[in-house]
Amino acid sequence: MDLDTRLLRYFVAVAEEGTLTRAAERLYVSQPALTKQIRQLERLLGVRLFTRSRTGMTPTEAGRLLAARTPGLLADLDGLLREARSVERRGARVLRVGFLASAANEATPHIIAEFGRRRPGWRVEMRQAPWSNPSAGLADGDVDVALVRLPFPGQEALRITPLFSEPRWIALPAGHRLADRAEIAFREVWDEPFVAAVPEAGAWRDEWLAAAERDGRPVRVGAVTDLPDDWLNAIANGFGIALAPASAARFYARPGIVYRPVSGVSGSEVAVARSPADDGNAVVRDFVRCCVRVAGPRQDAG
Amino acid sequence: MDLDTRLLRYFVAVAEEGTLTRAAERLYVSQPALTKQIRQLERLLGVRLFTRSRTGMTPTEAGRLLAARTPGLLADLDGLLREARSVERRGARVLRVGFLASAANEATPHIIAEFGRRRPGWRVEMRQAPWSNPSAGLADGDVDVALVRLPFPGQEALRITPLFSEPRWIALPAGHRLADRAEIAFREVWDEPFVAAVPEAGAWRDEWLAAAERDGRPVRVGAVTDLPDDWLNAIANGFGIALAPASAARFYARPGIVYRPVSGVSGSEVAVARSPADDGNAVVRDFVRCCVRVAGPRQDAG
DNA sequence: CCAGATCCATGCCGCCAGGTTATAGCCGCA
DNA sequence: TGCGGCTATAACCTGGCGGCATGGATCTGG
Repeated sequence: MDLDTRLLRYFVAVAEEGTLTRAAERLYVSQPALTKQIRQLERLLGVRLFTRSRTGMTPTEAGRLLAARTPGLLADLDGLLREARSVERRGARVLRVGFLASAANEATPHIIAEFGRRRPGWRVEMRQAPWSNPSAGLADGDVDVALVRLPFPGQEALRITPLFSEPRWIALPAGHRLADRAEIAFREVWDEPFVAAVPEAGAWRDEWLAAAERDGRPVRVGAVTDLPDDWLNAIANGFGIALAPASAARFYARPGIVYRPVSGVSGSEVAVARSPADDGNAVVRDFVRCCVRVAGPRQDAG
Repeated sequence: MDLDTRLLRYFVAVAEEGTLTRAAERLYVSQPALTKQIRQLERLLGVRLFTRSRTGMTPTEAGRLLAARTPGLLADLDGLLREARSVERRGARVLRVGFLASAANEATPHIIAEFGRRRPGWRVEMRQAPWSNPSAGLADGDVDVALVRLPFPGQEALRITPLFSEPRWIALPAGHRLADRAEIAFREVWDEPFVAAVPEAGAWRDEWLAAAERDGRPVRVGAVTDLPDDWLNAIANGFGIALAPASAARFYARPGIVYRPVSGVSGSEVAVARSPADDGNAVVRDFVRCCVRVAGPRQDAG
């Protein structure tokens, strides 16, 4: 008798949400799909897991037992797979580094070089992540260490070492009414449509909409993008404007887009992150040390 | 990222067998299917689990880690599901009883009645099992307790309480050359084709072929069946003869088949079995006690 | 009493993943 | 040089999952 972990995840979601419809949207599947899957799980186990009613799904006794213990089991499985990945990488002397957009800017190659000196024989594998994954794959165990922008959801569960901060500028389409201004006050664009990250990015998305720095004003979202190129296209095509690290003017310069300094909005914090599970991992520690040494305390990367 | 436990079972099998082809036949799938699944697992994890060679598949370091820890995890999952099933049944006051063919013969209804007196409000659910499952579903957690015939594979892992034993007779098609004999010596039919259980039944199958009581002579198998009706049909149609409990003459009498006493072969042992996981389960214990009281030490059920 | 909202269940359809068989490639061995 | 172990690849079939649209039941408010 076989079982897909998807079924278990579905089940847990339904048990937690209490209704199929809410669980379905949380899982990004349709409600009928969930209906069928939960029924199938019940059929597979030969156990009634929920009692249905118009008010939702309430777990039976067996359902509660399962709901209580399944998450731990899934976590065990996840940990095991993660460990297997880590073993393989250590064996191959590969360190996977996740990053978002321009990572640590001009410092990035120096960090890699420094790490190469400290750990000869090791290879660094850089993996760019979409904004839907603002931990750059660290939370999923896809990478060993990540160059990220703070804050992002889930960072409490990780070890964060801040590196430097840089001002934020604003990216505009070339023909924009403010495109010729030397500097823009953030409040001038409060009512402009913004190009935003996907909702999953949570606090990270809000940070780049500066949602907390608009004096309570609501945000207008003109487009939602998940990757630098989509983001650039959306701006160039006039769907909206966006905050960007000052360094974007160098790393993401392209025709049809201009970057302008903006006042009245906080800077962006760059950090290196690693998993607590790697606390004992000397290679990861070395990489973090290299980051601090090269891009550390001085604010040389503005 | 989702994962089917089937993938893990496949993986474990390959790791244990050392070659795809052997693992494939143990898993009853084709070798290409396994090839694809293992590759898929590797793709899913992003980890190389085996190094291929013409001599077989040898696990990598990551593969060894996974192979060592996966069985435990699968067992945990299995235990959890089993527990959920058990909770549901206890809540519904249902005791599932698995059995093979005629179970404890004439004693069966008395056992059920006695249990009904001892546990009013409880309902007994009888589930007949095929011979491919000689623990009658107990090993799979499908039932709480089982009326079985000894020996069967996997019985060491269960709690067995012997009840009684009965002689074995032989079942023949009506037109058989020995059909009119009052009693048959087992050695007279050593060379006859026998109707056997499926190979998975292991020791149980051998027991009913009396493989160990043929003085080393090989067994001729004329047909393989998995259920009483198939078995009866196979005999009636002349594919072979078979040993049967003496009680079969009463429970499985039908035109075209005759049962005759046989000498020179051991009797059949009936027992009630339960899982060690239910050691603390008073209801199961009660059922076992009822079995012993009704069908216990005296050999009244021959 | 009816309209609307909010649940879950059902029917239909397209698609992919997993299975099968047949075959190719690779090597060691008699 | 052909045979017998392996694993890999190709072509095909099917069952199940997911999506959409809709049905049916039950509260809620005007």
